[in-house]
Amino acid sequence: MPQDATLFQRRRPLTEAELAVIPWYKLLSEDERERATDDLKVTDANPGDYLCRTGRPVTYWFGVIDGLLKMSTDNADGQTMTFTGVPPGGWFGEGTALKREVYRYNIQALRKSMVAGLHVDTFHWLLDHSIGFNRFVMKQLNERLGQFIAAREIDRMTNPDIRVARSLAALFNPVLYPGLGAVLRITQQELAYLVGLSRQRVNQALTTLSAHGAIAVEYGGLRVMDLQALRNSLFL
DNA sequence: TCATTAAATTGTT
DNA sequence: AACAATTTAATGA
Repeated sequence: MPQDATLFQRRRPLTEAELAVIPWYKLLSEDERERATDDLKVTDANPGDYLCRTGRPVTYWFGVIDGLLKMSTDNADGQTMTFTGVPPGGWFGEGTALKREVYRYNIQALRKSMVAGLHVDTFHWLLDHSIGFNRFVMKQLNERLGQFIAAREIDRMTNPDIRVARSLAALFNPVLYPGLGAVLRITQQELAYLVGLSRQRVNQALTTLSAHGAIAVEYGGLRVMDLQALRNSLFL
């Protein structure tokens, strides 16, 4: 059972292709990149593995190279509330890393994933030295705020079709997850875990959405045809 | 490269 | 929750 940051004790240099998935990497100057590359570590996470848990001290800033993670929190009733999924290109934990606090949510792998970690110290060094990095983090924080507000709204939705649609729209957020194209590799089972519905109901919702041309369902994933329709529930 | 088989995913009840 | 149908991935000739 892998535990949190200990996952990153095994260090491996990232390949060109893996670095290309990191959205802030190209914003750095030469020496900044060198520093970041030296510190970047990657690890594989199996489905169900936790990358971090609520209450643990922050040691890394995380980013998804490949796979899919789930960001959630346990409320007082013991119910798990999922905020959002994190697809390739997504980075998280900057809020708590900034303040050097403890994690406020759980991050769990939904499927076999490759996750990169940047040590908090390097994270702060980049904040102190790189304008481009600052800009990225700022934009990221702002977008994340919007997401959390949206997540609360989604959670109050009673209509499952709308829940699925909004969750998909959130996954396709272009600012937070620039590494993502128009196709999303996610099984209906994974999506079900993400939105907190049964796979059957998700399947039904996807059928509805595709019937209205908002998405196209494919084997092992789906394609977003009309992001606006997903966001604004134009399929009702 | 092709055919066969196993595994994963989907659609439906 | 269970089932059959479909798609992909893996294997070996």
